[in-house]
Amino acid sequence: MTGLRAKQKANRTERILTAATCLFREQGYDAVRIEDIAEIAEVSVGTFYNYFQTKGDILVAIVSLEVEEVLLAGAAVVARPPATVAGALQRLVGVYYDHSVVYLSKEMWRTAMALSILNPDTPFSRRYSDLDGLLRSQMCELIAALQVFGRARADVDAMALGEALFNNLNMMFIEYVKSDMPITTLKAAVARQNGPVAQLISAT
Amino acid sequence: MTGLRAKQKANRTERILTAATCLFREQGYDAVRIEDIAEIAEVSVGTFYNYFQTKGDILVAIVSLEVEEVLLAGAAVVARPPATVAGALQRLVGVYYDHSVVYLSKEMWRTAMALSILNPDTPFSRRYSDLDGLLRSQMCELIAALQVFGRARADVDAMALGEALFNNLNMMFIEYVKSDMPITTLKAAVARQNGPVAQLISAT
DNA sequence: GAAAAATATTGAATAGACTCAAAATTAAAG
DNA sequence: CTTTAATTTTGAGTCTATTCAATATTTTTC
Repeated sequence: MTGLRAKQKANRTERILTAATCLFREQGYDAVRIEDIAEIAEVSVGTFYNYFQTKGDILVAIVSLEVEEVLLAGAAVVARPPATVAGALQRLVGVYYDHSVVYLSKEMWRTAMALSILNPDTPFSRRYSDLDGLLRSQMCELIAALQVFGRARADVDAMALGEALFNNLNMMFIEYVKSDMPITTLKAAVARQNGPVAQLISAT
Repeated sequence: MTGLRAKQKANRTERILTAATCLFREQGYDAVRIEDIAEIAEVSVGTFYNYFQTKGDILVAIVSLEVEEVLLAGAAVVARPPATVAGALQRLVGVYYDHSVVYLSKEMWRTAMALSILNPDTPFSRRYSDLDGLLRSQMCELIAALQVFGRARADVDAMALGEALFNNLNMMFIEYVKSDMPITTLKAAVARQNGPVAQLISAT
């Protein structure tokens, strides 16, 4: 038997997460008070803090769930990459960006990113950083796949290049959530930045 | 005559900035209370808030002063770049990183970066972002200079590549301040990431 | 099944960033 | 030099994230 405690714990975690997700979407992160989340989740403020270390922690938890989706969508691209280097890069970048903005507002992204920088040692920040690492690896895999398919020169360090490409797209995403830039502009900017690299590593 | 008011204002700004800088260095950002800064600067809490919008604002102001130094140091490298592409990149990267860690702790950097993401519209966050833009331009200039000196292929978009390279080193700096990585590891990682690009764009 | 131990919940109390209406200071007008 | 207007300063008060000692619940022991 799972034990009553374990069941109740799972149930409460669920309720808190759901309440927070709704409230953050409706009112934005800052406008929501822990008291509000606790009330809707039908727990006390103290209990909230038994489940999440800080207010930021729960946001990072929500965002992490989202990043997991992005990771899955990315895997599909890596499995069947478009034929050209530039096309493949842009496809992966596009998938990342498109999935990232479906459920989460720019404010939520800003807050989550800021908090993962501010408190890197909180458990959910770690999870977020780990997911970022997986996305970075995915980009490396894409380069490696392009090499295997003979689309990209085999004499470049796929790892090193993948990391650099990912760091660029990630930094540009930060710029995007900081500004009122539309997503089309973001994609165009990254395409332009990737251009030289794509051209240089394309198989001759 | 400048007017008494203007003089007092400048004087108070100075006092607040000095007090905050000292306290942040001694005790770390979080441990310092506005009350403490106000007391040492010999103003009231209310006055502090007349000069800076938030606690974060004053940190970003301090960090911005630092970034200005970094920018100056970078200009020297761009003026006389090392002979190889890889060497020139690594020199600029090294200057950026070395200068960045002289006066500011990782905690201060984390806080400043987090706040500039969180509240991009606060005046000092804007200043910080602008300075970041100038650093980015500097990297583009370096690539362009290497092309002029015949060290780098002329047929690559220096702007696009410079932006990507800068975004990578900037993202890596974030990783660095988030972790307990030593600065040598940071430099080595960036050197490795820049490797493929440096090799590909080196003049044949 | 009762007592003891372990684990969780609770909400009142704390702390510190930030506000704002009254008081004080400086500048301008006469 | 007074009076009036424009700015600034001030610090007590507000708001909320977070803590923690008391209380309650679940599990384990016998």
